Amino acid sequence: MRPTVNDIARAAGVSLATVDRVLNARPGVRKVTIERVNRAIEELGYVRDLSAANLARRRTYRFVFVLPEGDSQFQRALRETVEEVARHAVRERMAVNTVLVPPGDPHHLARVLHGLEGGDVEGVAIMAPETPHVRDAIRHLKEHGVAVVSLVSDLPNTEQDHFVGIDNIAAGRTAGVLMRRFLGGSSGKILVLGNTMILRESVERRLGFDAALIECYPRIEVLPSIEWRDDPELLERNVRAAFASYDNIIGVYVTGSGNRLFSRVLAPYREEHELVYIAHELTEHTRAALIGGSIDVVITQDIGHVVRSTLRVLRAKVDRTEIDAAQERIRIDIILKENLT
Amino acid sequence: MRPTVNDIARAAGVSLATVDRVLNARPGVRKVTIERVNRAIEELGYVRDLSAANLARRRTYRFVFVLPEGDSQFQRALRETVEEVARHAVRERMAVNTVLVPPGDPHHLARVLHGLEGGDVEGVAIMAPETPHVRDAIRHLKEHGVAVVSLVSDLPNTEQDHFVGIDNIAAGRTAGVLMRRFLGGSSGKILVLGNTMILRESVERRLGFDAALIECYPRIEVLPSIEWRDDPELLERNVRAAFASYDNIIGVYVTGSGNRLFSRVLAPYREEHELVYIAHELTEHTRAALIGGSIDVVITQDIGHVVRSTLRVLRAKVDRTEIDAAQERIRIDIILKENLT
DNA sequence: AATTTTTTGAGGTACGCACCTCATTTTTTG
DNA sequence: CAAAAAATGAGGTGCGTACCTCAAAAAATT
Repeated sequence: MRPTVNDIARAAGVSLATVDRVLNARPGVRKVTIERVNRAIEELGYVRDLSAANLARRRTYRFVFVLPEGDSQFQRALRETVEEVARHAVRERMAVNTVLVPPGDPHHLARVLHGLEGGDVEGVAIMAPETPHVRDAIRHLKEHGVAVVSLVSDLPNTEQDHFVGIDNIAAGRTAGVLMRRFLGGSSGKILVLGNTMILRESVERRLGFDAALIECYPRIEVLPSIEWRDDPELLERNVRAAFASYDNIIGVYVTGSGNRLFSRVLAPYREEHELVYIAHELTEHTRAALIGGSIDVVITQDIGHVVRSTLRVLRAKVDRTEIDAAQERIRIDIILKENLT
Repeated sequence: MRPTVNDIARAAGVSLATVDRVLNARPGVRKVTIERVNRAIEELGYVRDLSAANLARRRTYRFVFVLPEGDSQFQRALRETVEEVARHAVRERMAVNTVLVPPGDPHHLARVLHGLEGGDVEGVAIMAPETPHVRDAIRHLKEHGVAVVSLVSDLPNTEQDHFVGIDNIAAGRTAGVLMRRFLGGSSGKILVLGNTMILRESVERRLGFDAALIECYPRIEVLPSIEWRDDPELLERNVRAAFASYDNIIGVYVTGSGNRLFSRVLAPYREEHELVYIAHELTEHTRAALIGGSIDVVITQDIGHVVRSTLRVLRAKVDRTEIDAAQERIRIDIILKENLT
């Protein structure tokens, strides 16, 4: 049987009330007494029964996800997963809400984050690019005792508690190696497509990708990234220009969102060029494209895992308990048609 | 606020005692009353607070892992992971024990399984090959209300509640496709190594592997499996024979355990032959070999995930709650040096 | 030493639920 | 219709913890 507060009280030779004061850091206990109690806790190996404690506290963890309201399939799927997981999370005393913010508006985002403090929100999960405003807002939240976790997109220079997601340089490197191996011995150019290189993920992936392929230069040459910034026509023009300039394009690497569009724009060229197509993020579209054979590899992260992990980490932070690193490590998943389940 | 038993008592116009009788399936309630209570439960969307219930019940889930005592690195790691997860599980009212059984002794295993019934064990997790004795033992356990889950190695023709692990045919197919792509356009033979083809995993992986490579025949030819049945010398003889018979061996596929040994035996040949080496199960050895470059790809399953998932499933079974399919699906992980974290 | 301040103890109530007893009401049966 | 049987209600106790109050004891101050 696990020891209870009563056992501690007896072992430490103090009353229940004192143990309670120590456990919950209430004032009015001498240092020596605190130490005596802590020694008893140590010796008996007492761990607070969190479910009983939460019951007594009538506690509900209040968490907020701040997510971009973009309509890429990945962002959609992320929002849906959060909703889904939130429904289950109710059973574990968690109230999870989502706030959507327009992408590319740091001021708006910062205002939203500021607004979260002062309510009863105990933890915030953010997916957004890092800007000075965001950094300040996060510091503000932390100062007011709110746990802050970033997901998918890291915020390394902030005071966040944790990042839930993959190492995007390694992900890009993985893509690069697979590109190299899937190309066999062919030589030619590789097209890199991305919505915008402002997002740190895209930059990091590109970095890793290049690093993995530099050793094959000049047999394989990675072309400068083509961005489209939500402008389909710009994309089309640039892709057409690329195929006009080089007749030996043998691979395509898409660093971020936009696979639906890219697939469409690339379609006419694929009839003449055999391409190895590597993309990121497993979504409805990329899944279908894997099955159909138009995408060869998808590098992804399990989004359900990301969301569940985020909640576990937030809870651990407010409870000040340990997090299980092995469980919370998000893997870089390599998905082929064959291991798609 | 979530509704409580009191709320449904009030809503159904019955007393707390009656609600309790209905909730816990105690006798002495008329059908009409039961329905009335259930309607109230439905309408208010009541869900039992499991942590409060478990607190009141002074419940501890008692689970047993029945694992092979073999000393392959995978089996070792599995046992260690179970120990590790078990330590954390105590906080969630779970008492997890491990029973080791000698591999290849179905009678012993069946005896152990029979012995588990009658105690207070509520769930059993088994990793073992399927035999008639095991089937009977599992039926016996199920009949006595013990939840049974298999992990890693499926027991499809038994009355088990669930299987936690990967689809090994798909895993083999994945290995096959990667072999094909990593080989580029080369032609030659592929060595398949496995300790024993008695284990269903090995057979299934081989099946999938062949299916993925049959289309390349005869450019690529997959040789008959070399088994070693715990006899290193047999292995060495056979490998030597294979390299003597064929001078164009270009790939190695190891379907199961034994990578440490295989690496050693293959070493002398690798100096002359460039080999694509694909293995299963990420262990200390395969990890090091990936980094060192002697293994190119490891197809694996996250063993921590497997064990945690097993516990969640067992708990869900005894609680008769839903399991989250997305969370419990074990992925076929493709590990390269680059996405090794 | 007397007084003030701090520390400690004793005890209660609540959280949401399980499980128990006994009295009372309702239904069924002869 | 009475007696027996079944169903229901009322109420209590405990699980391990939080949080509160008030009195008593101990320590620090004058």
